[in-house]
Amino acid sequence: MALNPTSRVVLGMIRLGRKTGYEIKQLVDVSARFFWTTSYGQIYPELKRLEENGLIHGEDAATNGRPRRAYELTDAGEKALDGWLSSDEPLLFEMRDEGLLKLFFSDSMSPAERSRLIQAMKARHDEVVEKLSSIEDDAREKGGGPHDVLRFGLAFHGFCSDLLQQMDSEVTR
Amino acid sequence: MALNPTSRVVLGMIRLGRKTGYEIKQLVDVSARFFWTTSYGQIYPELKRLEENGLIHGEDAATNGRPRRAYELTDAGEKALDGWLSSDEPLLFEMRDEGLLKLFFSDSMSPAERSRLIQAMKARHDEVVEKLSSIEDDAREKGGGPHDVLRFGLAFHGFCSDLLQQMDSEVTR
DNA sequence: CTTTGCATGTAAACCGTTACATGATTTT
DNA sequence: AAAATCATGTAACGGTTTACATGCAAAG
Repeated sequence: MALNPTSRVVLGMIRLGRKTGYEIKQLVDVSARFFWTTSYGQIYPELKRLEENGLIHGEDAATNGRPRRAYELTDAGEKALDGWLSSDEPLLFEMRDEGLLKLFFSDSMSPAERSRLIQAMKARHDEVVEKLSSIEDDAREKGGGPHDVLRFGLAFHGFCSDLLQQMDSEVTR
Repeated sequence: MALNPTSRVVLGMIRLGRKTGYEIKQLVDVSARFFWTTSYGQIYPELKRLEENGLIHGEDAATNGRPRRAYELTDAGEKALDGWLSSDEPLLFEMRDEGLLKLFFSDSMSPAERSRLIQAMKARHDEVVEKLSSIEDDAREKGGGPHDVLRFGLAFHGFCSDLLQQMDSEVTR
């Protein structure tokens, strides 16, 4: 069975502990959001596909009267996940930044407009820094990969924010 | 007429000077690649759509016997581009980094495997730095938005490279 | 009792890449 | 003469988001 990017996130998140589709989505949104996204429209069909192919196994895990289905990795699922983790295929890296695109075409803007754009870009990075900061204590306790990635995100968005601040002061200077 | 992300790149690139579809693609690949991509499969249909809607105007610009069609902005096109540039809609920002995804799930890896992953991630950023460096002299002369964006990319990918180097030394320590 | 959150799912629309087809010109 | 580059385009495929539909539980 061929793994697509969504399969990988789903398998990885499930290995961190038995999870429902809903929980996977929450986890991605909270801890992986700055470098990965998913939607229910991908997760639920993918869970079905992974179970049909024997990589995960779902069980009824209703709380009170509320229906829930929680999934665990099978041995085949563990193998598939480890296979991807240790594979040498080139690592997908994509960035799409409409702010930089505007800046690229900004020669027709006044300094004030340009400064506004740069500040708006900076604000987005600051938001991410805040969000990541708010979960840092929790992540530090748990440590491991998720914490390393969080530190990366914090440094990365902090750097972008500073860089943009500096660009702005050059513009308004 | 509603502008999608591709319309914006196309309009912006054409404002930098009369361009063919082929030239737009080259320009994006060379100067915008680290924060934006496009393919012929998007560009050519988009050029048709923009011309049908009166935002650009194409003319035959054959060199020798080779057929070419070069486009310029119409007044409506200039307006549409400026409208987008000065709009306040939230700026799309997306990042997809399979390296960080692997790192997130890397708790089952040995230090050596982890180091290999981090080095592979670093290598990708170094490649971008090299590519951007190779066009810096040219961009500096022209200045403006494209040069600002290039400097941003250089700083950004250089920072990622350094950060990963540091993470690696923590792992192998 | 109303809103927010938990929980699962589907369908349509949209976006984007890849692969293919074609052919001329320039460089090696 | 062959290979690389210029040049335009389409079709198929795959991935992703958005909107919709449904319903119960907890919190205000």
